[in-house]
Amino acid sequence: MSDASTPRRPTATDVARAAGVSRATVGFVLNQTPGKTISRSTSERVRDEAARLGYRPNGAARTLAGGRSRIVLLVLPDWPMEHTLRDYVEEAALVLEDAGYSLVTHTRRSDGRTRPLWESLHPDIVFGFAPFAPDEVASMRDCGIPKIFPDPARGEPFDISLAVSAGPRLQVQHLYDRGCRSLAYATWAPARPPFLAEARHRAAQAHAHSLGLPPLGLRNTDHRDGSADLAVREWRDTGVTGVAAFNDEVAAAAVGAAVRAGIRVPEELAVIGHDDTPLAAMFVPSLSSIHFSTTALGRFFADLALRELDGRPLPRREATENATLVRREST
Amino acid sequence: MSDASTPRRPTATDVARAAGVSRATVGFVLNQTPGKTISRSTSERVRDEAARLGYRPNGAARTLAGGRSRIVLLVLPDWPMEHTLRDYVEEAALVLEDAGYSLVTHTRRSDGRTRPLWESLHPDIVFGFAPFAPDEVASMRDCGIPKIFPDPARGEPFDISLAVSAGPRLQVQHLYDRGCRSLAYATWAPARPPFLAEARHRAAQAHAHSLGLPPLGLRNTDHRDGSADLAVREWRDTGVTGVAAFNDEVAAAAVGAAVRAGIRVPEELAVIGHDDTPLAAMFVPSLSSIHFSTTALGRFFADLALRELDGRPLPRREATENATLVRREST
DNA sequence: CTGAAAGCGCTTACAG
DNA sequence: CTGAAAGCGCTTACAG
Repeated sequence: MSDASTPRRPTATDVARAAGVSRATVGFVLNQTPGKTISRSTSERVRDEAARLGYRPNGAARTLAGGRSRIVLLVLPDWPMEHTLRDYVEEAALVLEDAGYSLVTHTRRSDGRTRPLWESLHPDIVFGFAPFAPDEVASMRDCGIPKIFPDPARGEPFDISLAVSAGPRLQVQHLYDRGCRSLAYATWAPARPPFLAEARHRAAQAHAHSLGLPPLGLRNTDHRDGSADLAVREWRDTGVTGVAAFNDEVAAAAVGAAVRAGIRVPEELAVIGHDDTPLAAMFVPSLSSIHFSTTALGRFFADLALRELDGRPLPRREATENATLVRREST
Repeated sequence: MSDASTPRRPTATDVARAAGVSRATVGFVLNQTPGKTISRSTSERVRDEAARLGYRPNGAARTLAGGRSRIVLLVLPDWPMEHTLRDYVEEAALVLEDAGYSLVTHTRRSDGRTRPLWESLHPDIVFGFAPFAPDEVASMRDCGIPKIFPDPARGEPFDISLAVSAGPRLQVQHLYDRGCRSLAYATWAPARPPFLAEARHRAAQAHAHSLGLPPLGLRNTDHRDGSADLAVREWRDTGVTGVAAFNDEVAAAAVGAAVRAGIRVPEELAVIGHDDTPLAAMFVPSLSSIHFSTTALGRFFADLALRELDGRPLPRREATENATLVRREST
């Protein structure tokens, strides 16, 4: 009945007819359904015909029939970690792909006026780096999203600092090694979701403690609202000589403010950033930073998502010690 | 048969039963199907029951039955324009949402090893800022993607510089106004997709020409490979006094190299960036830049996608003159 | 070891 | 003006 001139995309029925088997058998072969032992010759015939016809399963039909979409929706908060984020995501997507899932990313803004993507995409899991807001959780429940990570139902949420502690530890150790004994931690404006910043600060704090140093005071260091200028003056007046920054932008703001205030970097104030973004190498003076193996982190997060999907237990601790120090002019 | 304890998501059948109408009528009311005149009281009853039950149509079923997914897949290249990009996307998503579409973004890397998202998502259109590579087009065709933008089949591709000419024009005008008569254009490393850079360069070129200035030489200005250092020396030796940069990162690289080479900014070399990113305000000296109204551009792109989807003609020229000059220390 | 059949939740001609 | 029915392309018990 269909127009012969329309190059209709082949369906499983077409493959079945070409291979001389039933439609169901095609599904069993191509999905490697466990518990089905299809003869080798049949399998090969099906696979060959599928390849020859360029068969691709229809995602909507699979989702409808199977009750799952094989989509992992990764919600990215509005954070300043662009450069590294892409590498995480690419690596995570690879791991998930091997497991038969597609990774879709979704940048959700705090002031967002758009509807969340989980309303239309029906992902099997919504995965976030930070806990979701109560109204977001409610919306996901209404949409019938089967899994949420971090799971709001779980008493003790997964501690993301397990995955991010290596960098802050190196920052503190490096400042310590070059002789700084009074340290501070510089972070971004409080308007941004503070989840990752808190985790990194905690990790820095813990390492400082283990070195016998006093606690690191936390300061917002922004070049736009004058807080960076205030911070450097306070550090000078209170004898702080080393600053670990949440990321390279924060470090740049701190160094910029110090230079303008006549404070010599690194002689009077050493500052180290995090993420080793292009900005770090470009800034004058160039910024020491922490280079992160993004592939390891990407794999870590993908593994987390797959464990949730399969109902397997989450890891208690993480050995992603793939951070390395990049020393430049600012320390 | 289903477990009563499972809070099953309501379907159109549930709504139909609750409202005392047929399943089809529910669809007609909720989709406002043209050509169907449902009585007002019936419509209201259906809508009320749908709201009461918290009904949400199943996307997979709609896609399967309707033959379209109502998904717009926006392919973002691996470009350094993060800060502004998010605002574009948010605004475009809003416009598309009003038209019943969901916007999904997909960052496709040149060296990407992951499978493209259009294989699993079945979008109604794949929308890119730059033309797609031949193998990408072939892959989309195989997947049965009905629309591609920019359309590879169309003889003359849509000229994206229609949308981006205002910024470069302002850059050149500003340098001209402060007395620079020998200008150059600084761009990013050639490894990056040069599409947007070319469009901006063309626009700058055109405006310089209209001012009676000689053509702007194009230089890659990267802080990593030494090209920035080479460029500033060449500019000094050839009497270039004003540089329009592709974006703020490029401008930062140029200014950084100039400072290191002992060239005074802006007295000997004025540099203006583009996008007005945080980096521009933070850099020492702070960078003049172009602030772009991202909402206008987002709406422009959404309109483009909707025209393609509906088969309506594309606009021939664009009046998105929403760029403004932000003057700082570097000019 | 393999296949016939029901069903997922919609849309859309078609018939009244 | 409204509804009964077929069908989209899969998955998955179930029966042989």
